[in-house]
Amino acid sequence: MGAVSHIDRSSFEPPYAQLARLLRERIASGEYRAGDRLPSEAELCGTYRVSPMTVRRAVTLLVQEEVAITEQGRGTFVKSPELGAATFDLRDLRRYLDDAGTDVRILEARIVSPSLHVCSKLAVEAGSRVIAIKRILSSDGEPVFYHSEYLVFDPMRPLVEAELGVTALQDLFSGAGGSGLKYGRLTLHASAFTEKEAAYLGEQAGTLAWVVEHLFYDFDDRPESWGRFVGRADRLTFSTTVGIPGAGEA
Amino acid sequence: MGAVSHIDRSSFEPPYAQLARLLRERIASGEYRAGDRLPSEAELCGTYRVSPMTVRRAVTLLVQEEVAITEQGRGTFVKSPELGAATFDLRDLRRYLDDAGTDVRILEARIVSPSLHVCSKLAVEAGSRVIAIKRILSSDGEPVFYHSEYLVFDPMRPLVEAELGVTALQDLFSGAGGSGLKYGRLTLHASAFTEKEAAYLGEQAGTLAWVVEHLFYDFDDRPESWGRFVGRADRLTFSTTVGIPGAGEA
DNA sequence: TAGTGGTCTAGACCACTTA
DNA sequence: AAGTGGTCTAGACCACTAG
Repeated sequence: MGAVSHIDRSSFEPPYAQLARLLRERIASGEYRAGDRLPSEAELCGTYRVSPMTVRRAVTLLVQEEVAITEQGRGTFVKSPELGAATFDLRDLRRYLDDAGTDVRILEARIVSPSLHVCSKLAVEAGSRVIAIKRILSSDGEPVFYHSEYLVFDPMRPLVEAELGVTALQDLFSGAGGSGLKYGRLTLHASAFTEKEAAYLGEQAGTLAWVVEHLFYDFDDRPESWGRFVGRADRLTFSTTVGIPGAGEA
Repeated sequence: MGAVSHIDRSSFEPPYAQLARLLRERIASGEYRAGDRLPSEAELCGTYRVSPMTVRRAVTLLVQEEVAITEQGRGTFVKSPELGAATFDLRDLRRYLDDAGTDVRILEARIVSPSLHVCSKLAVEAGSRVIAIKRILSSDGEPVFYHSEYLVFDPMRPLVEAELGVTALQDLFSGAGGSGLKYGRLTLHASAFTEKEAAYLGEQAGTLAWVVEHLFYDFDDRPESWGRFVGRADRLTFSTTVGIPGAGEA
């Protein structure tokens, strides 16, 4: 014990990041346990010879990572990793799109009269017209996901070829697509393939599946597009970590 | 058009938060669309009469919310809402625990010889002993989740009554439980009830289910506990929003 | 009252992008 | 060269907590 690591002013890693990492390491080593108070910001300023703003920034990082929690007037305390803090993202779904071996086959892309269900999702009249796009996403030749999407028909913005390939799906993920969109709501639930979906994917109806549903709105809060990804449950597992980021890796 | 809103110095809402909100509103109104450049930080300083650090803090907030993105040397740009940015949390699962009508029944809590599967998860010898706890979580009298957990047996830390009730599960979620834990890994996947699980929950085997699996490690990177929640899929839907936080809410 | 985090000021220098 | 964000300084005042 004794000598603390110092901030390396010539490093490419900025001081605030170095300090955050050093504190993370001291927590990961068990020097500070859950509930322990970390040194005060003033102390850290003195110990590591940095300004208050720099210390504050490092501490803020730890708080955002849910590694620590600050309490005004009391101090900064170490948190224990908690299940409730976990968040899952769609990176595993996205991975299929970025994969070189992935291709997208359009099953259907045309203007249709929407079903009552689609009408209610898109908040359009029963007699109106919407664009229906249905795709099969294959990875190395094997069908993996079925994607079905309905767009409010806008005669001013014709359906172009570019909106139908892999890129259109990638844009859905990376946002490059719709500059007319304000926000989206997503749901994830477990389900089973319908007859139709199963047939498209070469599976059996009733096979376990998950469904990612997405509904995007325009700047007038009107639904603009509604769609869903359906895929075999065993092809997609969501994973995440709680506690110190990067702890226990390799 | 014309007059910008000003920062209210006497408000309870601090200037950086007010500025972030004002910018969010200007984006939500469509004044700035996806891809547009926001005013430079220097401009914002002048417009709203605040210091660079305050502007910076507001912009950082928008970046963290994935509403904007900063590019050094170029400016700050509005992002469109993207599917790939979505994250799902366990608040819907957690809700059951915080609910007043929830109770936990212990089916089993004893020291057992672990199965090979549990041995591999906890990285213990086949002949060793682990603590097995199995619970049924009921909401308003109706069984909802089955929870099965295995803890590495430590003779120094006897199993106490307090670890077996609702509180133990709440602690698992809120972290109050293990100050000896460094990090945890979680997975979420769709599955179906086994015969045993189905029997406990009064369901049929094969019914669609969610499984949340959790594996926690101690400060020596040794697995400390492994467990899983299993619940009917239609009782748990994950939802989230992308784009401007709070947009489109009631 | 002393110590803590929460916020803010009014600059500075740097790295990067664009023209 | 001019403009942008990225980082940092060395303070300040405030609100809150605890002894």
